[in-house]
Amino acid sequence: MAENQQPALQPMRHSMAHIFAAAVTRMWPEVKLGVGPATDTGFHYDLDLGDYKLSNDDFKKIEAEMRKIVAQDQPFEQFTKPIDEAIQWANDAKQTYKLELLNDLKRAGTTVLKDLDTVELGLEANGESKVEEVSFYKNGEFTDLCRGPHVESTGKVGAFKLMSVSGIYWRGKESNPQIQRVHGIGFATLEDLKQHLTMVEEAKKRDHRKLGQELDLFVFSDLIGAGLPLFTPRGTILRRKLDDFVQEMRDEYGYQEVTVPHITKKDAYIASGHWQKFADELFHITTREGHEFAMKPMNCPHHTQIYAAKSRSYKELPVRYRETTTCYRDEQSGELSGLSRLRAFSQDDAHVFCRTEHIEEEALKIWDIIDRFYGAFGFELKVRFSTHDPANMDSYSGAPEKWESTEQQLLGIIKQKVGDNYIDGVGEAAFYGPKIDFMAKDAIGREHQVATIQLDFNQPEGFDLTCVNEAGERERIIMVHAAIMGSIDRFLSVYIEHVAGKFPVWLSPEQVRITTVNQEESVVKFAEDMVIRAKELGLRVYFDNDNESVGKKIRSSELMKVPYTVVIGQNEIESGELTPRIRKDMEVSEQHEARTVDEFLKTVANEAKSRVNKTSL
RNA sequence: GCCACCUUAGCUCAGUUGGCUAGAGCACCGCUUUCGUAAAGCGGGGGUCUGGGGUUCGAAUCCCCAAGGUGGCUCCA
Repeated sequence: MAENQQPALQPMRHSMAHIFAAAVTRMWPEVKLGVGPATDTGFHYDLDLGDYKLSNDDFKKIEAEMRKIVAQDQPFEQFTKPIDEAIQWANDAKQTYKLELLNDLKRAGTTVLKDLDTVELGLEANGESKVEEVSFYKNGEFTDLCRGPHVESTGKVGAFKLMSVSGIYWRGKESNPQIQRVHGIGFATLEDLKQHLTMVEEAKKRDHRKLGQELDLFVFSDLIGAGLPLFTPRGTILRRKLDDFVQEMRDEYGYQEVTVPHITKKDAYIASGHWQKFADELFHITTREGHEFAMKPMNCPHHTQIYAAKSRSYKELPVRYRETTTCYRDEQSGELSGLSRLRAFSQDDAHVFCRTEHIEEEALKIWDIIDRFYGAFGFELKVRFSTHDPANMDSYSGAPEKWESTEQQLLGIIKQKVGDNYIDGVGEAAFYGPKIDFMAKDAIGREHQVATIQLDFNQPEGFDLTCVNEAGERERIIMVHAAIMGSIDRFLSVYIEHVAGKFPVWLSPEQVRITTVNQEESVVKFAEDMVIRAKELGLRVYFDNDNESVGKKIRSSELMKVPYTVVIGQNEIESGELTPRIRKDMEVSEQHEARTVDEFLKTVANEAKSRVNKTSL
């Protein structure tokens, strides 16, 4: 996005945060301030106003006060204080949150280990050396603990707007008090700010939740429950077509489809390590005989048991299983969001059981599928190397040395594919192993995590997975987990927004709509014959013989974003030719000039066979 | 789960400070019309105002609880 290309915006946005805090301090002198960093689109500030809850009505008043400070053009002056004086300052000012930060800063400065808290707060600049002095910035009557940099004076900030307020835990810890965070957007010019708001509007228009309803793809029901999507016939076609695409490619690479039940004994998750870590997020089932089961939250344990059902020779490795199947996780209600985060979601999951020597080739094969899949949709992919955090080994299973070696192996694959063009994701690993995560950048510049390739040396231990090697000994194997879409549901949410609901012909739930000009017998007969012919050719066709005006029927077809709409009347019957109406975003090929019914349908049927995205995004 | 806000017909929304049988457009159904590329005309059905409890002479409107949603926080195998 444009705003990321302008590092000069960061000091400006950070200055806006100070101006915001100064304004709030004028209006509520008792406010206790937290931190106020620049963000990708502006800034936010965390603050504690006791029982008073800010609302959107307060924003106008705060913005007015901010504008006064801007008009006063107060210079931003930096100065330093010895750490103990700074602590005294925070104490005197009753700024308890700042005080906490300063104490941590002092403490972190005296310890050799990086203190996680200060890392989070971005105060680690001189992490190793003892902190003796801290930096402050002052504008007008307002002083804030701050590393800077800032613009010269309050008059030098661009356009800003307060957007929303939300409750947060101080420093993101649930054990900490809950305070308020005000989000603002900020840009160099008013035009940039307006452009950003336009972008936000565009994103709203593309919102998959809105389009899902308008295009009749999926629904939710209060009766069924939150986070449990119900896919309509149209939505189900989309899911089927996307999944077929992935699975056909997998078959090319030697994957075999398997099928497993959706509930499982608790024991499987104890062996996998999931029970210890995710017991609260499982849907638990107790049988009438008192046995504990859970809805499956993932598929690895099941697939391991298919592998482990017999002894395996090294010669049959790699064994590759694939399965598109629904998983169930008891997500917190506040985390649910459209198809992006669900309690029941379908993974296009796969597991490769292999020896270490196979890993590279297997990972590269998966990477090929990912490239082909995302390439077909015009997504730009970014790669993230998701590794363990050595400072937080409690979150992971297995020995640190094993982590190091598997990560090196993954890194080699990444380097081979993209060189240094990847993002470091320290702490982003799964608890059982490191991952290569793929982020897709959509048509309006947003990034979404989608595909994943994961190395797992822990579950083979937990499930005692082996093969018989050349020496006739049982040898521990390794697992590779891979999902191309990640979850079909989440991919759909990303994809719907990517194309704004304008699906290419091969994916469109309805490919051709045939409408009649009137209900005369000859017209209806001609149109019905065309519908039959279209179905013979495997096209998804809808016949609109409603007693409505042509204009209205065209409109209805356009609103449903149907790629081809044809109107049948006396003209078509007499000439035997038709002029299809082609959805505006699609590339108009000369093949769709006026032609016979059969030629038209064959052209579309042919087009529907190729998995290319011919729409202009 | 936590904080803030929201929930009126299938959809999108009106509904003044609590006060007559709760409205509109679209959609749906019926009739008329038989129509040429983004909305033909007329008529009709449809809502215990998300659910439950309370305050009040009186509640869509105020209070409490629950469910669902939106934006954040936290979490994400």
